[in-house]
Amino acid sequence: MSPRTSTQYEAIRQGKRKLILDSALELFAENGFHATSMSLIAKKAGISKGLSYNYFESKNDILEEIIDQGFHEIHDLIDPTKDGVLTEEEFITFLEVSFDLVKNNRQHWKLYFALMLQPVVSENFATKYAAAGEPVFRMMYEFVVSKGSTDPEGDLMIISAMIEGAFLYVVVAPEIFPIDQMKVKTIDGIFRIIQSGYKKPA
Amino acid sequence: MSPRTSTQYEAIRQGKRKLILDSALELFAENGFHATSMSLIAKKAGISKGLSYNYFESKNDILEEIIDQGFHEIHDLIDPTKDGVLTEEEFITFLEVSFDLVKNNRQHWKLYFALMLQPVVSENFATKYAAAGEPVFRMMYEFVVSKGSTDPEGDLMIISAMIEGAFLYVVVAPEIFPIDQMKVKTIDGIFRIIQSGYKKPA
Amino acid sequence: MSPRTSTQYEAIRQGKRKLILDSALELFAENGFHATSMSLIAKKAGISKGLSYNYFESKNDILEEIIDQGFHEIHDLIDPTKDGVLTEEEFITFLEVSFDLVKNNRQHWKLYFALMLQPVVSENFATKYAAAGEPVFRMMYEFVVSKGSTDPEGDLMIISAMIEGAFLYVVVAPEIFPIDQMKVKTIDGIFRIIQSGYKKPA
Amino acid sequence: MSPRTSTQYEAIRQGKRKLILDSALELFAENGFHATSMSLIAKKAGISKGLSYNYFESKNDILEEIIDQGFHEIHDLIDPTKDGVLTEEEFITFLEVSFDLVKNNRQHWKLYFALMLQPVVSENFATKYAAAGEPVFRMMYEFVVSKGSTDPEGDLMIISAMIEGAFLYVVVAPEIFPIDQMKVKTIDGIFRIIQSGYKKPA
DNA sequence: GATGAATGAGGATTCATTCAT
DNA sequence: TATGAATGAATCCTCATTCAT
Repeated sequence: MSPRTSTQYEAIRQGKRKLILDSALELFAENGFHATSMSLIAKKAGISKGLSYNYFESKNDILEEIIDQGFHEIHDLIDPTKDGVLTEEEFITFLEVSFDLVKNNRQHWKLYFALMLQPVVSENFATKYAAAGEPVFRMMYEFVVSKGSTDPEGDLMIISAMIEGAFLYVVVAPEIFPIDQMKVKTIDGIFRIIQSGYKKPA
Repeated sequence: MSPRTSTQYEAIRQGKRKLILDSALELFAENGFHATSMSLIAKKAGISKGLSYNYFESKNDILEEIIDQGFHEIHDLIDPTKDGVLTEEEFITFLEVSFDLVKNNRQHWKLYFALMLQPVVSENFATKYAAAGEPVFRMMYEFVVSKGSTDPEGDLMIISAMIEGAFLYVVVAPEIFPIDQMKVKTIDGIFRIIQSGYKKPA
Repeated sequence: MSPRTSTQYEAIRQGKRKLILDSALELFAENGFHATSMSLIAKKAGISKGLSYNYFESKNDILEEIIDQGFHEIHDLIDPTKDGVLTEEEFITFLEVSFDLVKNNRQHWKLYFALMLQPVVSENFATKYAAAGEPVFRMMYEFVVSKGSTDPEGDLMIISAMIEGAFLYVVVAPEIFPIDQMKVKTIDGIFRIIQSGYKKPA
Repeated sequence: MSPRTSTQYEAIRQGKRKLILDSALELFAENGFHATSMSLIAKKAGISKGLSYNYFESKNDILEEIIDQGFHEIHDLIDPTKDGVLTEEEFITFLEVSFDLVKNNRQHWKLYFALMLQPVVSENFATKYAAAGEPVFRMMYEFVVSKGSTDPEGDLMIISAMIEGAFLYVVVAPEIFPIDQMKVKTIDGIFRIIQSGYKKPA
């Protein structure tokens, strides 16, 4: 028989890659990076241990790929916001999309929180995290300024904390903190902060 | 020399125990439970590997003890709040003490966040966490109700998120989010939430 | 297009075989048998891993083939010498040809030295080596006898050692021991040995 | 019970270290570095796999240690020869001691020959080898010069080759090339080289 | 003939835990 | 109480070899 075409091979590869990444993400998120063995990832993906190494150089490589994947998704969200100041509506949309992102990628976010706490696991996590977060902080800063904040740094802090805390809660205990409810309440909360003690810009 | 009294021996034992627990906490918090070896804990504590097993049954046992210790501290904070409704002043004090607790036990908190994300590591963490958190939530609930909240559940969510997020930030990146500043801003933020959209109770 | 004749197919097969053998030889010689993977051999030969097994049963099979190939070459050199005693000129020619053989097959020789040291790798190496070496030793023995050696065994030993050592040096460190210079000096040395302490045969 | 004294521990450690090194040397020499597994080394040493890592950081570390050990022994031999020109008697003694060294450390030498052929295995082997060999070459050079050699470089080459070849033979096939006989014949051969075609220095 | 995905056994290494002293 | 040698299971990773296409 003739061998498969390279397109066929590519399809197989992409399929298996995704399979491995998905299995790994779920296990990393649930049990942590160190507690997850390559055997387990392979078993969950329904392949042999050895094959995993046909697709990824190392367990760490899998982690890095997952992180990249996640940051790519975040980047797609952030990108449109990059230039200019957001209108109130745009800001709300941004928050809603963010919550939806968490909702649809709970495991990614669980993993990110874990990595944030133990950045040692991934060398470049901290760097990437900072790079990804910076435009968001800047955008929010400009928004509160545009709304007449008299203490933009302080307001940024509490708003950020509120968002981060909300994300953490919905990721860790979605049954207690249902994400859709959290979304509404958090957005509401942010605007209550903004409306309190702000001066209308002249 | 006279032989030591059993009280002296007990004091020595307690000292060693604390030494081991402190070393382990620092390492667990910094590198994670799985990435921390018993050898390293023993070396950091300045004792032999074997001796550690004289004080603790297993590595997991050390973790459980650390968790217990931490919840005990939290309990001491919470306990006085258990009966009756807090005055505004008492509530502020509670928040300030809480932030100070985090400030003085950054590693404990880092570890708690990590465990919250991967409860698999400690079997009874989730149970204890819920048990410890419940009175706090109840107390805060009653406080916002007493302040005339029209949506106490919703307000509780955003206030909790704000506190949790603030704790997470100061624990993970204290150089970017200095705890004392965070404390002031967060308490301020909580009251801005409470003051907005509340009806004065009749 | 007309289908290829079976002769053409055979030529292609032989070409591929040689490609694989050459690649393997270079890698075995440079990095050793165990440190060389089939993947690497295939990649160097520009074919797929699977195809290698179409030409050779196993990695060991490749090694055996390389060894055979090498002994075949040596055999061609030795063969003409098999009957009768060599003249001085013939002996010199033999030595020169031998050195040229090493010069043109450095990798083969490097591999042979390695195998000589670790005969475990190839089951039949020792047997073949002895078989190939025997006529050479015999021929040299007869030559020194014909030159009037009073201690042919002893002379054979030091001459053999000189040659073996020269080969080893030019194979391992050709930049320090340039082969052409070594050739001249070694042949010169052999005759200085022969001329010293020999009795002219009556 | 009280623990062993540190002297007792040290004795245990030294004994085990030697046991491991000896086992490893024998296996490396016989089967090669790559073909020797840590399991096998441990089994031969009569200990568990894990314990080996209590004494050596890695398999490579064991190899390096063996190499160091060997070079140390060579160094002890070479050292006294470092200053001044050797008398004939001293030179003979040097050669005899060298042969005895090989005789008593056949496995070390087998390993060295193998490493010489595949220096990739040990990073610093080539460096150390060159460093250890240099004074020997220099000493021999000065000796042949002192004996009136008209071509010291050339003579050094053939003498070195003779010695190296003799060592190789006795290491690889001691039953065919008995070392004591080789020693006598080689030393004899060297002097026959020196005496042939030398001019008596004026 | 030709490909590369897939397997699984084996190998280096780590580490919680035990044990003789 | 205290030590660190010792164990063995578990883990990451490699690689010869097979197989569907």
